[in-house]
Amino acid sequence: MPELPEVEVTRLGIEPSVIGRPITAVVVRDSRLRWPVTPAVRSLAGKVVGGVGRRGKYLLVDCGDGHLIVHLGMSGSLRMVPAAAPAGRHDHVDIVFGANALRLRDPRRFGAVLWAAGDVHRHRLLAHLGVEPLSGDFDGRRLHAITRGHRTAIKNLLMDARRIVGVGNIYASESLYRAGIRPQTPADRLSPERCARLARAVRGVLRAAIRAGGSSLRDFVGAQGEHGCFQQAYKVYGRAGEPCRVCSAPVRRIVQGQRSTFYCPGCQR
DNA sequence: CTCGCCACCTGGGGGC
DNA sequence: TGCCCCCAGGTGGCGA
Repeated sequence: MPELPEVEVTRLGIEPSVIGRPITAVVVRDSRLRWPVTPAVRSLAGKVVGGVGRRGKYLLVDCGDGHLIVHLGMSGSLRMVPAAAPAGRHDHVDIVFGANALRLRDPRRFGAVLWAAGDVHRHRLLAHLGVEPLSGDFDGRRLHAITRGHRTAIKNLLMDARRIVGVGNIYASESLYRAGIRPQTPADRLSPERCARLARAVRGVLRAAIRAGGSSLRDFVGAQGEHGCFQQAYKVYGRAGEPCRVCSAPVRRIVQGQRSTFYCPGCQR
């Protein structure tokens, strides 16, 4: 999926076109997402959207008396399209606003569309989530506290949503490169200074990716169908064997927690 | 608690 | 063309 920047770019893209507008219909072509799309989602017509929020990689469409929770999984995109535009094979759900519709396309069907009545932050999928890396609550001191007592590799901890949300496989590698830290380093061995550098790196990488409009990963497209250009800016992700742009050492690929990790053996210690 | 691993699903690319 | 294998953005849930 889309990691935090892609979700945020989607949020920024769709909010202006749905805020204050009534949902006129919900079309579910295939309810077999990560969890079945329930009847409650199908009966949202008439509710007015108050705004679109985000918690980690979850989009939260405020419908007044509840929220539509949308997750893009690994391959999802949410775009505003003409409601009459023919739906493709993987266009599973439309939230219709008159002549236009928010269309969820998700080839792998790891995404989700759920209805949450009441306090959305108490929802079982959100209640356990960790700190927002772009919020004022996240800095070196906080990261240092989070890492204490965890001997797991720092890369795995960065991707653990119970501690820090939004940092996925790509930006975890990129952040560690920017901070000059080896991904295998046990989390609780990082000094306060290195935690400060890493926290700055995480925020910087996520911000840069949002500014660039998200990454152009395979089928990721933003809310208006545009492709982001951050992929060109990858320093290590997907560059195994290619020279580091700074020191020319070949970028290495290793596997951590069954996911690929990329790092520069020269720049990261 | 923490940790490592699995599963869910489809499609694209490379090698033969 | 076809087949087979590997790889891919996430994350809840399981057992150790």
